[in-house]
Amino acid sequence: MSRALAEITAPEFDLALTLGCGQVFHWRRHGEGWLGMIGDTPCYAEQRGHTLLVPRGLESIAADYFALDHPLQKMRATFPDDPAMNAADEACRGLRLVRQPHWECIATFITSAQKAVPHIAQISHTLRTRYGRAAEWNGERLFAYPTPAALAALGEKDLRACALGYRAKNLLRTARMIADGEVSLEAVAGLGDHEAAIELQRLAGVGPKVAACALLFGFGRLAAFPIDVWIERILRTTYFPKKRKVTTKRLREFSARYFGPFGGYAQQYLFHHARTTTPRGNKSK
DNA sequence: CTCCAGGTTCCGG
DNA sequence: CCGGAACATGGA
Repeated sequence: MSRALAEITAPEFDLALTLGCGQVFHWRRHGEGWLGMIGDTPCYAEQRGHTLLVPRGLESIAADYFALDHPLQKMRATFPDDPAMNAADEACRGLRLVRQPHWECIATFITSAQKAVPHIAQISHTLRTRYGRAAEWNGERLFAYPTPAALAALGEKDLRACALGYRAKNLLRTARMIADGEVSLEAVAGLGDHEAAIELQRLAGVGPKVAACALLFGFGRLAAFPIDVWIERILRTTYFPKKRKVTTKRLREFSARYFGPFGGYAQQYLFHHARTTTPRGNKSK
């Protein structure tokens, strides 16, 4: 029999949606639930209606990770009232933005550049199993995301062998910058949104989009609005129909204003809805 | 074979 | 500030 599980109350929550929407990449299905790591702690999670089952002792850690304290109802009420947003909102009930550890969040998104979600998951898995600390839950082997020091000690060739492609150099350089204390993620956590974004972009392979993902998924900045190819397509076709020459700068300014204080949530809902309703990037002009 | 994927960086206008 | 090109890899 498995170790004892404890129940947490989890209203307005969809575990499968939350773990499968492309914000975090290492959880895998296991039995009736999911198996993954919360930082260095192995965790099993299973949803039964409005309750969440997690290993006894991990109740508060899991509740925090899955952001069960986010007032989803109130946050959704701040979304703009337009057809595209409403459709996405309807399709993403219970999707919560989890609180990822700073380092693994920024690192995985550095490796996400120009990669499909399944590829990102594959890269994450390879890095974890080769260079991460091993852990175990009920006989199941799990691996933490490799530390900055662990990656900093490698060569670019080692990372390229993990199918990172040209992203290998960026991840390695960034791991070394963090390991050497050239950039402090703890310090970033104390900065305002804009200053934090600027600071993160000092890291190799971190531009506006990856910085926004890290701020949103790792630093709890729920207004951060990552603009990737999917979102850009939605913005252009839905909010700037048949307009030529809409610069990315213009899109950023519009998004920051239009989607409000929880724009990051709106963004993730739009992203997931688009990705699950248009199997392959059709430009549906 | 071609196209595209949760981009960033560098380089000329 | 803006538009292009290069950069790896794998699935459709």
